[in-house]
Amino acid sequence: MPELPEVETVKKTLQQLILNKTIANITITWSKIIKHPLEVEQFIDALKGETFVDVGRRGKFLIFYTHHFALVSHLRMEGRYALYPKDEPVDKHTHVIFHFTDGTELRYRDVRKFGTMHLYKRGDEFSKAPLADLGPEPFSEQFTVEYLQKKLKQTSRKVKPALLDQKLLVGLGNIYVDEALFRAGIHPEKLANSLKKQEIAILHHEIAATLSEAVEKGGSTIRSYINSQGEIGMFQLQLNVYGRKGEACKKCGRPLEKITVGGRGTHYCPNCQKLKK
DNA sequence: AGAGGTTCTCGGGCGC
DNA sequence: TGCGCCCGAGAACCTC
Repeated sequence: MPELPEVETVKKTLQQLILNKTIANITITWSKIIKHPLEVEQFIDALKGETFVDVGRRGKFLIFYTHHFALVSHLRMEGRYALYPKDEPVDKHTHVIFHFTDGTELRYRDVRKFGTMHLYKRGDEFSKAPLADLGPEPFSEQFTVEYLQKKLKQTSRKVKPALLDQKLLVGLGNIYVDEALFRAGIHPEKLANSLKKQEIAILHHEIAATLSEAVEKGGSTIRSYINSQGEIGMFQLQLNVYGRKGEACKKCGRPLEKITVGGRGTHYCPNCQKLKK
């Protein structure tokens, strides 16, 4: 469920909740979430006695740091972290529990079980899957108009699937890519390599602007997203197209449409985002 | 009943 | 032909 703004918000709330807590033990009830090391026992043994000293983010991935390890976690569609007292009843969709020495627990809940965790020695995490080969952060110096232009020019895909590719750029998901394309006035099915430099410059700006405004609002809560302190996001109130099929376009007043692009539900304004012009 | 905020794997097609 | 890359489809799972 989360894209960059939601993951950034979860990161900030987790920092409030778990820093300086020491892991006494770990319970894992759905081992397929643990992708590395393959043996769940090794994962547990490595982290026993470790203390969380920082929480970071790379794209849509959370990174939990201890003194010796980096735990890379992806929430995929429905993953959530929250802190509980140990006597609180455990929900049936909770699959990983970090038991702390102070009597609290960090629980990972994931209805669809799509989420992943990779544990590496600190320093190794960026050269191994899943963090190796990721594209630039949207707020970084590497994400320039020239970079975006170069990458879009060298692919034959439609612009929306291209922008969802985390190797091109990290952070955009199905909500924010639709929003950014609307704000840039670009049809999601336009071929990436057909975009004009001027269009790409606007798109570049709107990607960064959309994501940073959403971070400020704590992300978007559409159906299930909450941060690790149980709070919902507020950016959904400012969405222009996502989830607004049939409603009036905020620019031109005509009804918004929903189509499928690259297998994903796609919201856009047929009047403001034309395929050819 | 089918879609849902994600990404990995697989197989076909294309170019060298 | 063979290899590698790129692309799209399907799969992973559960709820409503």
